[in-house]
This record gives sequence, structure tokens and C-alpha cells, in this order.
Amino acid sequence: MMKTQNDDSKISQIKVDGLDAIQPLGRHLILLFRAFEQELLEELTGRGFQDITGADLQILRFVKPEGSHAVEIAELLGITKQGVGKAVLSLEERGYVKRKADPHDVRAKLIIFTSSGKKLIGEAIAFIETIEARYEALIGEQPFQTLKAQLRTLFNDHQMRKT
Amino acid sequence: MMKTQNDDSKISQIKVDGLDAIQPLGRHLILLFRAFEQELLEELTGRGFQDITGADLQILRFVKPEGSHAVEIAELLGITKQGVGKAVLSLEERGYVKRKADPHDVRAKLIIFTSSGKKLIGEAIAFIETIEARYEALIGEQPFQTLKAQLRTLFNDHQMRKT
DNA sequence: ACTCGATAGTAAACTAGGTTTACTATTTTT
DNA sequence: AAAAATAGTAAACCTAGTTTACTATCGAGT
Repeated sequence: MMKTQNDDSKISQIKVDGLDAIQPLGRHLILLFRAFEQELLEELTGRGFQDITGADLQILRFVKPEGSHAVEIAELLGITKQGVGKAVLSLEERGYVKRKADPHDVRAKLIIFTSSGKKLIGEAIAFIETIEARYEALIGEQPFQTLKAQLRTLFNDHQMRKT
Repeated sequence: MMKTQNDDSKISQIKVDGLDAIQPLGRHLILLFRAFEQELLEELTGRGFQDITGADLQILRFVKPEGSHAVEIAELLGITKQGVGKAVLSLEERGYVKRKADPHDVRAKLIIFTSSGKKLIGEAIAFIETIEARYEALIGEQPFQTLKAQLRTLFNDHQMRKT
């Protein structure tokens, strides 16, 4: 990853001082998200999936077991279908998904997992569960559920305002 | 912004169903962060700062009143100094910061706010405070502080594990 | 006071993860 | 049957960075 050239240790020099408590929520959200994603990707690397990025997982997360259309995934992710097309092409080249004709629509293609794609997503989900279990151990099971519910409440409020 | 071509409304079609509660924390974090950032940027656009991106704000957040060095900001953000250099060049061209010689080091340059940069960061901070006030109104002032503290706890745990 | 490694910044070429614009082939609606 | 909507592709572009490589200066140890 090598962000701060020739010295990985500098990444952890990100200021962590007493002022953190008064930092805006947005900062807490993004810091935790990045740490979470980084740990997940490192674990997957260790398990032999060296080429997987966060963007790859975002796509794979929304591939249904019966197969999904690119447009469908695009809408779930809030990106364009061309963006999905490119990502899927790359995943296909690396052997994690295949595309097959949709029997109900000649224009459409179903994106489906290959066996190695299934293995990847299975291990990713399992590892996410172990991270979440750790979170529960840290702040308590019930508070952790409350935490998720509160984040959901705040997100829903944003969505409501947009209409 | 126009993500899902020719139809902004599709962005809000992001699946929001009963399964949300069991979605991993990571998903909640990133969704709320994006909604938060989008609202902030839209507000700033409305206030006349049409050219500001999230990346711009990330840089400006870490410019100290007395001025900051590029390297310093790079370390705080966890990106390279070249990355900061480019972002600062762009901010300078748009008149939000200036660079002046550092009196203590001929190699170094101090990045300082222009008056329009000060105005921007001032309005951004003020608006962030109004969003946070809304959050407090939604889930309660004390629970909101607890929420931040919990996110911090989880983040710190990640940091600890890395060493 | 001098040398030599560390540091501040710049430059250029590249990359990831998208977007916009434009198009074709089909499907659905009326 | 015609018109509008939809699925996917293609190509050129964009943002926010990275890597590699360099210059100029600083500062600690001898």
C-alpha cells in the first residue's frame, strides 16, 4: 500500500490526541471504515486473494446467488452501469465471476459467481463476522446493535431530507 | 453529480429494506459518511463555493491558522506529500490558499489560508455543527456523544492491533 | 567546520475507479 | 406497428491520488 513513501510506520502517526472527542462524526465514520476495510483486505491477502480491492468487494457483495444484471448492481451501489461493466470485466479476467446470457432477455447478461468467487465472498463474509464479534466484545452486544440502529436512523434522516 | 445517468432519482433507490439491520457495520459507516459529505458539499455549493470537493475539504481541515507544511498535512491524511502538493496547487489556483516561504527553512513552504479560504472553512465548520446538532436532536445529546466515543473505541482497537 | 544521511518540495509518468457521451440491439408500452 | 425505455458496450475523459526520480537544504555526529 505504501502511502507515505519509504516508511509505512508514518501511516500510524495520524494524530490521535485528546481533541479526538470533539472531532466531527464524519471523521470518526471514515477513520473506522478505512481501518475496517484495510483489515479485511489484509486478511483476504493472507488467505491467498492477493488481487482483491475494496471496489471488487463492493461489486461482489451485490451479486445474487442466482446471478445479477449489471444495471441492478449499479443502482444498488449508486454508480453507473458502465462503471459496473468495467469492474465486472476485471473480476471476470481474474476468474471471480462469469457472465452468461439471460434466458429471458437477449440484451441482458447474468453476472454469476465462479467457484473461486464463491470461495472469496464466503471467506470475506466469515471474516467480517469475526470483526463484528470483536466489536461486540469491546462495547457490548446490545450497545453494538444500538450503534448500528442509530447510524441507520441518521442515514434515513438524510435520505428523507433529499426528497 | 449524476451517478446513475439521466435519472438522479435512482440514487435513492438504494435498497432500504428490513435486512438493513443485519448489514455489517462497515456498510452503515460508509452510507452515512457519504450522505453527510454530500449534504455538506451541496450546502457549500449553495453558499457560492461551487468548486469545492470532499478532497479539498480534507486538505483545508488540516491547514493550521499559522500555516502548515505539505509534509505535515500528508502525514495527518495518510497520503503522499506529492498528493498534497497537487491538491494545494489546485486550491492555490482557485484562491483558497497561498504558499509563502518558511522563515526557518529555505526548502519549506508554509501553506496559509487566503481570506476566501478562511471564509470557506468557517462556513464548512459552522454547517457541520448544524448537522451534528440535528443528529443530537434525533438520537439524543448524550447518546450522540456515546456514539462518537464508541466509534473511537473501535478505531483505537484497530490501531492497537496493527502494532 | 564538514560531511553525510534525512528532510522539503517538485516533476513526470502512471493507476484505479470511476464519469460522460454516444451508440446498438432488444424489449415494452401504447 | 411505432415509439419509448432498457441492457449492455465503447471510447474518451477526469479525479485523486501513486511510484519513481530528482534537487536543494538542513542538522547531527565526528
